[in-house]
Amino acid sequence: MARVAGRTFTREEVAEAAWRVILRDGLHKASVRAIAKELDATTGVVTYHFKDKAELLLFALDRLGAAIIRNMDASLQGSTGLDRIRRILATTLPQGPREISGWRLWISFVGLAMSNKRLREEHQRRLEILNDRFATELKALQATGDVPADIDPGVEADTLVALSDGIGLGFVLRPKAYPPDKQWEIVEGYLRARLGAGPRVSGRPGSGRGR
Amino acid sequence: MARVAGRTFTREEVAEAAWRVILRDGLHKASVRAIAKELDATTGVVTYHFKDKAELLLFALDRLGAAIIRNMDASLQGSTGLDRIRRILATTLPQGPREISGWRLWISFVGLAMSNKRLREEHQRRLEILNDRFATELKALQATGDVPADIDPGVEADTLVALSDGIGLGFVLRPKAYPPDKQWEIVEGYLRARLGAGPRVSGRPGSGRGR
DNA sequence: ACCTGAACACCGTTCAAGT
DNA sequence: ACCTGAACACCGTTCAAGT
Repeated sequence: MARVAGRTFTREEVAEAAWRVILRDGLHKASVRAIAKELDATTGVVTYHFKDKAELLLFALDRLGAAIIRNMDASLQGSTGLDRIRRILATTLPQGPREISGWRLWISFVGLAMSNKRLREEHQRRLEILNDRFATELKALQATGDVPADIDPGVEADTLVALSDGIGLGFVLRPKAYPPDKQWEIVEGYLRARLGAGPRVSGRPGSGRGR
Repeated sequence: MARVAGRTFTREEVAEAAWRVILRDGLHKASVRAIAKELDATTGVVTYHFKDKAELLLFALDRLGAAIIRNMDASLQGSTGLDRIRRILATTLPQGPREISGWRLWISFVGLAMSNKRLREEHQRRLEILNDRFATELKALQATGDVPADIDPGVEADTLVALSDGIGLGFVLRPKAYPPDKQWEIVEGYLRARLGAGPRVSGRPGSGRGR
């Protein structure tokens, strides 16, 4: 049978189709056939671009992670002091539709990562990058005296990562229990108690970036 | 063909076989056939006891949740004051082999829960129970003046749940980043800063229970 | 280069048949 | 009551064949 539509697809388009199927029907319904159908093509599109399904999923997760890091770094532009930590949290926490979709996808993959080394390494990479960002900011804040000198930036960064991951996981499972304002209440409570952070200076972080 | 072994199986045995396969090979390898093979039986054993695979997984997750709650409540025996919160955390955090296996199983299921309502409800139930326990303890501590009166027990309980879930998730993905002593450092740092908790009175909680 | 469409071993589900 | 073993539609993978 001749190819009618004639159009070709990129790896990115295949990965994005996979995202859509996963978000709509769940990871276990995201078969190669279903992803191909989402693209209005046959399975050959997928098998041509990826050597197997594992590689497709890895690529899809990698793209997701890269997008998250990009958003995070972009949100830091023009921000200073403790607000930088709030900005990082604003892109990490499940606040807007984009972050929520990101969390749903991330959590969809995490079970598979338990038995897939490369998928797990991709998850680790995101956690390490997030941890690095927090630790870097905390050290800078200690240098300027905005954060107590006796706290351990490493432990504190691990705490912030755990807290945001716990909120992300909690939101995905129980959205009602972690509405956006309660997410901030939890995070601000921590920053205040642990880092001696004062009130926010200019509303919710990220509000100027068109979320 | 006549049945040779002749033995029968309970739903619990099937669920435990599923746990073993999931922990060993991952959830996506835990086929009905693989679980039956783990029991040295045919798929009929599984299909007789469960109407479909979803029900088997739900039962397996339900048993896991019940075991976690049992361990938690048992660890509270003979404990008072802020140590009760530490005891709850001790059974929640991935400290011993049992808790680690529990976390691995729990996280294996969480991706599936995204697209399975009943599985998600089971996850929600565990989170709600954990939240209730924390909130109850915090209110009691406020009544005795051991915890500041101006904190919100609900928000604080949600924070503790998020923190322990974040550590559990972080451990499963990056065990090296969350060794047992760092888990305690994070948690104690929080209790101290936020709840004004003093040092622990008698070593690591749960140490007298034979972990 | 990029894709079609079929073949193959596997999966979950269903169910008649055994004991 | 409890299980066997086969049938069926589906899955991921592979690959010859098309353009």
